[in-house]
Amino acid sequence: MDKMTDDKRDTEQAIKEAAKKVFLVNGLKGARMQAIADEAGINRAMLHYYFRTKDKLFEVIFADAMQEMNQRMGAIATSDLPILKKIEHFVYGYMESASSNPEFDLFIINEFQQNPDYFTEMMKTSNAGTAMKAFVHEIEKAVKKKEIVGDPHQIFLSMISLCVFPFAAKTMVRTMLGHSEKQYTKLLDERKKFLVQFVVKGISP
Amino acid sequence: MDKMTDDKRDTEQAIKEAAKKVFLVNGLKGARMQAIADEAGINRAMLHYYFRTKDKLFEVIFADAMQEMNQRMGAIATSDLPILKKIEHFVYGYMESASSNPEFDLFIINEFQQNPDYFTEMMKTSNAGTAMKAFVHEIEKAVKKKEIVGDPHQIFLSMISLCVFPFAAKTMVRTMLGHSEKQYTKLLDERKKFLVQFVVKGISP
DNA sequence: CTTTGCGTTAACAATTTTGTTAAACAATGC
DNA sequence: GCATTGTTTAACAAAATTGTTAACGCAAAG
Repeated sequence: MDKMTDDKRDTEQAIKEAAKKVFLVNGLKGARMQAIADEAGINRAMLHYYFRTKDKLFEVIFADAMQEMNQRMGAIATSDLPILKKIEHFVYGYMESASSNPEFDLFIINEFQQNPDYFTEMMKTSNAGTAMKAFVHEIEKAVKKKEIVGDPHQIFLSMISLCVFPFAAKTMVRTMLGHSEKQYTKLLDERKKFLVQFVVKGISP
Repeated sequence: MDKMTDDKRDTEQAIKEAAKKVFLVNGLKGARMQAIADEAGINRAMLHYYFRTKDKLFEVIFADAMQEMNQRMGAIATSDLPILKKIEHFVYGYMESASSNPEFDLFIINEFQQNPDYFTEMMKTSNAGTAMKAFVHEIEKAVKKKEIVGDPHQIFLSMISLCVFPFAAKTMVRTMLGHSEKQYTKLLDERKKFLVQFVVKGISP
């Protein structure tokens, strides 16, 4: 009886998209089922029909989000470029990916904070975890070869900070600088180029 | 009739401290009045007796938090040092202040996100706002004098990112690096020195 | 045209969380 | 001691939020 299969896919998809929107902005606790239903343009009961409970729905969305994080961090792993090119590749890759989904970064930070165990596990199994460790190892090798200078962990943390923070704290920074949405988008776009120069100079011997 | 004035001060203070703890970790929506009462070791009704509603209680805590932010950012404003010394002064000042209250950074970012209007106003009136603008202006002057290079806003944003992110995303970064609480504290302590070198090199002509 | 089954809806129930109240309590002034 | 006043408590009420159910609708199969 694949009668309303298309309809089903549609609403299920609509719910997922709506839930993603609402969860990303409000987190698990802050999100309201009614808000998700409104966003999807359906009845609240449908959310339960398709996903049983709020927690279950969240898990599905969250798994998708982890998927996305894996891909972003996967940008690190690529190929056998020299260290400075790898850094450039990561900065551009991350910033562009983050631009298309700016709410994501703060969401991840918050959920990390509230449920650390989940991530500890993920770091071991996912390719994001291995890619990151490999990247830190690359930095360590480059430092030993005196191609760059500084504590590898500090360098890594600095890169993450410089890339992630402008998205995670977007509203705060925008307010601090007195920028409009457009101005800030421009700032973020120009930032890729700035960051590569800034970081490369900062770790050069 | 200042009969139980001392007792009153005590419980009122106990409530404020408990509320600060709970709100900083969970935010306005995430916090539960019961959790605050438990933390303070008192009945839930007392919270209402002293502060009427959850929102009112939050406002009090939040105003205190703003006060603290003002002080932190005030570290920028000091004196007429040369720009590189000013940067050093800010990095050390901010990092040390943040170390004593690590939950604060993420809390502010989140509340900013949810209630931007409140902050837009604060930026205009508070001394944190003026101190920050003065600092950006200092950077602009230094760039014009060719003492340092780079877009002033990018430089400022980078400094904030490098200082704030390691506290805001503490749990995430710790998990990523596979560090214990102790190891991470050490990393943060050593970071001041690293950051000054890193930033100064990154913006030197 | 009736039956069947899934999707949908609205009304309802349960749970969680916040807010209120009346009574008990404790200390102070008389 | 006893009245008064501010504090505390427990029980209750109200509101907000999540979860369930029974009935309806509609499209396909027989």
